[in-house]
Amino acid sequence: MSKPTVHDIAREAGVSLATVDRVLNERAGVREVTVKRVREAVSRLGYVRDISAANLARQRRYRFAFLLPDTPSQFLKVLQDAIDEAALGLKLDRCEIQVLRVPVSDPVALVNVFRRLERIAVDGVAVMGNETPMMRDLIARLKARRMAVVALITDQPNSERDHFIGIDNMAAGRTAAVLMGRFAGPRRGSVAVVVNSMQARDMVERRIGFDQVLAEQFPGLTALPTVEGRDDHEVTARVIAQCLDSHADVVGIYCAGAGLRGVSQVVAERGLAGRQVVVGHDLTPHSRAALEAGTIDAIINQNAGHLARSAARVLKAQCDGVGVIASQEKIRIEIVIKENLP
Amino acid sequence: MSKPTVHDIAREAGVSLATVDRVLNERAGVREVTVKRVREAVSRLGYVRDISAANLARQRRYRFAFLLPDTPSQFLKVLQDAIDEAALGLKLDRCEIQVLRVPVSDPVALVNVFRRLERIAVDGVAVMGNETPMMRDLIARLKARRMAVVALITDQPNSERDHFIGIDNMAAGRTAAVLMGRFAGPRRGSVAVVVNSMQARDMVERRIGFDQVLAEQFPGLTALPTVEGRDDHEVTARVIAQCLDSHADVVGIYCAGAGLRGVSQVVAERGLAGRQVVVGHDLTPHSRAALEAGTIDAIINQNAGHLARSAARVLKAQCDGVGVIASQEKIRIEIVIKENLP
DNA sequence: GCAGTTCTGATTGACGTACCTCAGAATTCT
DNA sequence: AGAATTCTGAGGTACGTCAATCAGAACTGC
Repeated sequence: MSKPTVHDIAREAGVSLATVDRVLNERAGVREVTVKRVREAVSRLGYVRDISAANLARQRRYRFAFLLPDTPSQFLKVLQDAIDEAALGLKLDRCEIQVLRVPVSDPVALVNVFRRLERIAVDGVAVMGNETPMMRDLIARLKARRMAVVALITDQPNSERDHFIGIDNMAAGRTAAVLMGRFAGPRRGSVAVVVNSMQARDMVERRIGFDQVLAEQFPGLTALPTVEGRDDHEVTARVIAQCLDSHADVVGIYCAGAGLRGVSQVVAERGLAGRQVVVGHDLTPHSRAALEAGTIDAIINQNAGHLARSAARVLKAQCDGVGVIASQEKIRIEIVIKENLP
Repeated sequence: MSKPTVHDIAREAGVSLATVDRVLNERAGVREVTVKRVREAVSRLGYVRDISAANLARQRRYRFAFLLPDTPSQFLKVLQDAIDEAALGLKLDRCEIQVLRVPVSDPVALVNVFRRLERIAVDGVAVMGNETPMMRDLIARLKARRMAVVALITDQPNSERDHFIGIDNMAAGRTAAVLMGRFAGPRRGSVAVVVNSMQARDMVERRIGFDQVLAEQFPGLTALPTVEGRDDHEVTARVIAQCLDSHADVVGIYCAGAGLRGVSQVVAERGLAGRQVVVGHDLTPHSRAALEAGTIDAIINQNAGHLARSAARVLKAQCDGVGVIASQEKIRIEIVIKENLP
């Protein structure tokens, strides 16, 4: 038996098409008992509304915006490209996606962005940025306008976001630590840890996970106090160089934030490739090259294409009021080494 | 400016709707010059057919079949579940997917399956099974009936399959070897290698990749001659036990095929967890448990959900005659350890 | 039992495309 | 030139849904 349509529902429930339509679209003007009759017919026949036909009829367009920090970063570039690519594919599904690079730490700019999103009447927004009161406020404003909101990469757990699209950073830190420990083998010594900033929740979580595993499983390794690379590969190179200078027993470097390029540069300059274990985050053209060159041993990655598509799918599902395939939307913590580079 | 429709094309080309329709659907009865005029209008206006509307109009149903071996294996179970789950989600896209477990090495059964596929008029088939003349023949028959065909997990490079959905097994073997070598650290000794059967291309490729890296990068490790587990965890347990008995210097076990459960069992029984490096393939409930218990160190996985969805997407794209997002369909060689278990 | 309100049915026209028919125009052949 | 053939236009119906209208039925309250 083929798929039931609204006509079948109408017949089954003994009401007219118009009434079925009113019930399905939750319009007013139907008695409770009638609503119930229709609902029962729906579940009895297993009716599911044909979303593409519905969208066709109502000329539905999904307008989504991705808010990314305007800081220059290779990973953000990779992500933006992935979003643009996903946008191309989703055009066929009536989704229009635009990426806005915004100064996420500037409250005035954020308010302006909100005004803009309001003006162009977007249906959903994916936001990426540190967890700040401003961000929380922005999300609240968006939700107040009934937009779907997902937090991308960095969660905003105390906000009203509908979903989080990203990895478990604690687990990512743990994974990094295991690679560090096992790759280091029986060597004893200290491990340098560089992050963007200890203000960022992601970084803190990664650090915690990293420390946990090092303490539990690799007593021969000691993590040094965190140094901050400030999202800049030159700064990162400087602080890592200093760190190596002041600690003779460093056997590994964990770069939990951006600036992996700086780390790789120092490792190359000092001829440490193969002698220091270097673990970092995020696959970019630079980090890929460093993996291939051997200045980096492993990268913890979250697939940019997956992030982009997943965010769009979840936003769409939220707009349609339907569920998602949880397993499909779960972002994996990818381990990338030279041999399994995509 | 909004999306152009067939009406716009008709106006732009100075022809009627019917003619545009004939050109777009490659029906006969249009002069070459007129075809060209329409084609030009299409590209000038940037028209793209609204596939969902088209499907609605033509009542298009995509019927796909997945042919999986009927051998009992946890991974196949995981895969089948993933396909069923994907099928659920794809119902909304007018895709009907059914999984057929078939004795892929039985020629008679294969012919019967072909007859059945022909009878139920499937539009596309994903086949999984060793590369054999029978399989090659089956694919040729399917293609002769103008069905879309993708090879799943195991490629059929000398057949007429349209695509291959799976990983590069040589690279997977290389990846396994790096994990083996680095996890083993400075230890020297031999590595046991167990596969399903050396008749299977996948297994041979993994083995080659594994040996390459061991030879290049880890001279302290020697791979032992391959033993065959015959897709059975009991057989695998037995042959691995024998292998360990006859070689005292085994420091690691690479299980390139199914039967990881047998390996894990032997490791557990002999109290070798943490002392032997065990690397295997395919994440299943058993291998997950073994990872968590520590009897296995790392798993090379190909994401079953991704395989299923990708195969379906590629089949659909093939039927629609459109392209796919290459990066989305590339199956990643996932490295799974206890810490990044999904 | 009557007005006023609240439901419901019947119907219609989109949306963008597919597919069909039939008549008439344009082209080719004789 | 006429006949035969090939091409094209006009128009219709359908797909499953949305959105709207309007008339009439079924309920309120008095």
